[in-house]
Amino acid sequence: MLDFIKYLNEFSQLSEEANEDLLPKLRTKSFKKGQIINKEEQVCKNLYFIDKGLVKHYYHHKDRVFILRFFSETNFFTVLDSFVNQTPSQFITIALEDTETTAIDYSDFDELCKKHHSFETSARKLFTMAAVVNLKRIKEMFDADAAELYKEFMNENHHLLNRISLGDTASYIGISQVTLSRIRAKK
Amino acid sequence: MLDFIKYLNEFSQLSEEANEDLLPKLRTKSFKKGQIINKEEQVCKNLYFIDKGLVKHYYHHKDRVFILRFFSETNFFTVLDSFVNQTPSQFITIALEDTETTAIDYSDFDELCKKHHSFETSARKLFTMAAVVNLKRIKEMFDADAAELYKEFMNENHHLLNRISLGDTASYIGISQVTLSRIRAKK
DNA sequence: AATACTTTTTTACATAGGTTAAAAAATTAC
DNA sequence: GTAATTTTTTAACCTATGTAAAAAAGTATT
Repeated sequence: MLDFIKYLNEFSQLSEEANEDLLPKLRTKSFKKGQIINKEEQVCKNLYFIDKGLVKHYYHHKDRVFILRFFSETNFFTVLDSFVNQTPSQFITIALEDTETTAIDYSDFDELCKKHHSFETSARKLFTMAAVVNLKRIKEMFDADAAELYKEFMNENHHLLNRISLGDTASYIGISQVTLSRIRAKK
Repeated sequence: MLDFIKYLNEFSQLSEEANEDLLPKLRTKSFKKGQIINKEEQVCKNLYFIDKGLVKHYYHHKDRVFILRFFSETNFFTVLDSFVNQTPSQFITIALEDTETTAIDYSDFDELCKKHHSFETSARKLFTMAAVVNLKRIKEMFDADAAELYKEFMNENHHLLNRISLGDTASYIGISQVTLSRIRAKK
């Protein structure tokens, strides 16, 4: 709960009043390993901060699974389009480990944005960062072949390597697990 | 110039003072067909609104060209990460047609965000939309094969079809032009 | 330790899409 | 309207990666 506030203040310093208004809106939400945090077709009502644990954000398409992102400790996550537009999600969010989060409800988030300029600023920077991260992912998907993507994934997620299965890693890269096995065999 | 203001107000209504402060910061910038708007390694100093024309946002990698997006009339564009962090761009922006834009400088943009809560709100919504659009592109790239991507591209950009070459279309989809020709031949 | 379950690798085969080169078609310039 | 240039298509060949099924390795449970 305090970490949520700390990290939001790191995007841009919140005013004292904004911080005071924020705290009572926060709720602790815990999820068991394997538990679905947000289903397909369900509107994502919360912005989450992970205090502990790991989640994956994915969807099914033609019998295959694609993982958009993993989120772990000290990161915010939500189902972006579903949260900001309050529309049904195309994606599924599931806990890969027992996970503890600090969450804020959409209407509270929206209200704080309206009430406090400094909160709005942090929100802007938070979502801008999300846009930049997504752009980076598009570029990576374009210009790297599967072997490079795996290498990059390992570099950027070395702290998560023993927590994420090879099957999930393959789904993140966008290849079959067989292909990932072949890539690993070549080294 | 007035369209820039109109479209920014559509994200979220700006206060009267914000609108008044915004107008004198806007500059008209015109580019000839083929002219580079922002080079690689160059910091993108402006947020642009296209009054007329068409630009592509791309990069080179291993002798291939990848187009991240096309931008045309009544759309904002910038080199996202370069603009928001004022760091060198990895991408190139070039005019595909004679293009007229209304532009605002980063420092003016930043100042208006700080000064006017309502401007900050519009900025948040603008960048949030960019994040959602990028997420959608990631999903498309994952779950659609080249033929589907081409079909989707045509559906979503029918107004641009005769303005974008097949070579550029292929670079947007992430395939070679030869492959695109094959796809077209099959229909 | 033996059984069951899950994860990862291996093999065989099929297909999508890359590369290169050349031809054909369309567009632009003079 | 002919030549020059650019764009698009076609063909031949090759590689990466998909699918399916089986084997192997690893983990958990009693």
